[in-house]
Amino acid sequence: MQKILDLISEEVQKAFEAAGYDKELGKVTLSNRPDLCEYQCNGAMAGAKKYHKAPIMIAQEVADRLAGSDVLAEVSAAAPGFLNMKVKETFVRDYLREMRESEKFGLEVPKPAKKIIIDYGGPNVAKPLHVGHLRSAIIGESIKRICRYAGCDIIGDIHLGDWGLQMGLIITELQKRQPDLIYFDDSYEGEYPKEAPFTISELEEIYPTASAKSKEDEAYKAEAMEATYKFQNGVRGYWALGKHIIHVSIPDLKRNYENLNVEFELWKGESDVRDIIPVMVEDMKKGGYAYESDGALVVDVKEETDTKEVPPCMILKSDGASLYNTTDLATIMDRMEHYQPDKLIYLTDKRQELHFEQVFRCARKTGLVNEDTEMVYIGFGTMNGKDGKPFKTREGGVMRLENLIREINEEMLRKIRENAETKGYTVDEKEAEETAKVVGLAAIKYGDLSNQASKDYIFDMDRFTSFEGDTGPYILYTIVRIKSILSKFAEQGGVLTDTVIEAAVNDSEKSLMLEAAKFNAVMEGAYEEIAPHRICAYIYDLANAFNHFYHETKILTEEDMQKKSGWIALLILTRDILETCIDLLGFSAPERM
RNA sequence: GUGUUCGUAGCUCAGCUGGAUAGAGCAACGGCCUUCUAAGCCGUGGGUCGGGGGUUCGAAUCCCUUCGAGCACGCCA
Repeated sequence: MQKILDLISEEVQKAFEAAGYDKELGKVTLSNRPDLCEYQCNGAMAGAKKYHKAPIMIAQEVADRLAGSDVLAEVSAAAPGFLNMKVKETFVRDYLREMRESEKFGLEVPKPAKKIIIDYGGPNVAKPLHVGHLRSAIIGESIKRICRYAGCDIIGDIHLGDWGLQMGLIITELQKRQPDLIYFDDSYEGEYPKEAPFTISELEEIYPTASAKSKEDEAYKAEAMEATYKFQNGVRGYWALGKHIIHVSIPDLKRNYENLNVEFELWKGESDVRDIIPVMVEDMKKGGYAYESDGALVVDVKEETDTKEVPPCMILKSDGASLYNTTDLATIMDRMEHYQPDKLIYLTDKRQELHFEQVFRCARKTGLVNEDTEMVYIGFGTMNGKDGKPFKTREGGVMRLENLIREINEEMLRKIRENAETKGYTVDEKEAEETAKVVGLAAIKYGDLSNQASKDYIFDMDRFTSFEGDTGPYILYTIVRIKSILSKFAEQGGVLTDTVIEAAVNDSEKSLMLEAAKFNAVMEGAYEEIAPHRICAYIYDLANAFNHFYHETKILTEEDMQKKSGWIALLILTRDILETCIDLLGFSAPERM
């Protein structure tokens, strides 16, 4: 389905052409003076030079040609050469009717990428999720859903951090505590137990203990590094323990991500590419790409057009160990081999931008990817506290994600109870708790996604839980209002599916319709720019438009059945769009709140 | 030092490929609930778009310069 702006533009372009001007001048945009008109065209001013004519004259000629249009109702030329116009109510009505019948409300993305792998999440095993993992999860999940909605075959890979020093630290600490474990017996050749010798809560205690010790004790740290080396190089007992750590961590991570409504298709980790690292390194040497520099193995990734210094991409450290470049590159190799993606999307903290620039160039240069494989890096900003510095707990520590969510949920629950009390109705405690979770998640996610991903933003607990104004709860509240009317309409004996959208009878209704009509354009933009915040801005506008309309229009008591049916149909469309959008953002609306 | 991102109302942020009077929310102040959920709606006040040049009929937007802030710059990830 064509975008509404394109349809209007076509109409105006025809008029430009008929008046003897370049049709390209007829591009129509949303009005930035809603008091004057709904849409505007600035082409007359751009054409003034070319045709040596006053812009207002051109505008007037075009306006004259648009009289009697099926699309435009009011067209006028305004100084110095603006073309101001409003669209016909019947045109909007027909557009929305078609939208309601169309799949995805008429969204047709020209060229969705065929196969995409998006890499987000990136938690470390054996460490609890903290607020630093929040943005990656929220933004990544939304991007994935947007791409999928646009028609892409996209899968998300959590890309676990299960390769670094933390593995060695845990193994070392474990050895101190339980030296008799068979994993540490070099002569043992049998099968290792299926059950891990620790639980997740023990792990969560072991890691920080080990980490703290390693900072104070050099010898301890050396042991941990030695253990890391053994793990990475597949010494049987160490590898088996490492796998236990991973397998014990995954269910816990899954539970946490589930609470965020975040789901990964792939649960691969850095350790999964262990076997292909040597192969890859060998290829890079043979291909003449990798060479030794200060003892390390590197690949040059400078390019002629660079205005900055791009340091070489290090493949192996001088001690022969691999590092994050290595696992990231090997992961690309693995993904290309097993999934043949057309596009790879990486989402991390923006401080890693240079790293990924190097990795992408290296992958391209050494032929790990095809020439037309797209590699996209999206860096997001830091989540700061009220003071503008990275978010901390009141005590100054790193806040666990679970605690953050719990705090928000408790605050929401308190508000729900309070609200019920002032309005004098009773709330079912179970339902209230469920609602608090749903609303709390919306508050967190909308608060994050409504900012541009690349920018730092301030996570202000008080502001996020106040849910007034431009917030997730406001969006949910709007949806709940609509749902409430629709269910009352059904109680009155109305049949939702029998309703038909009618031409607007007042301004607020028309505004709402025009807002709804933007859906496919907004969604296309959000996909092309990989920008969830565009969806947030849109649903905020749409919710506002609805609330204006709601206030001016008594729907359920309307006697004119055709009008009423038209309004109900518009409400259904509005609700469906809003719910589709919040689903793309990764949250949902309750039935009541 | 090099590179990079950014600087818009008291605070938090929008501002599409340059266009008319730079927009929201919060905070402040004033209205609106016997009527579909007031987590709402309506209104008032508040900005040299960091500073200075330039391109243009026209600049928050493009270019240059300057000041300020964050971040990154081969053996951590």
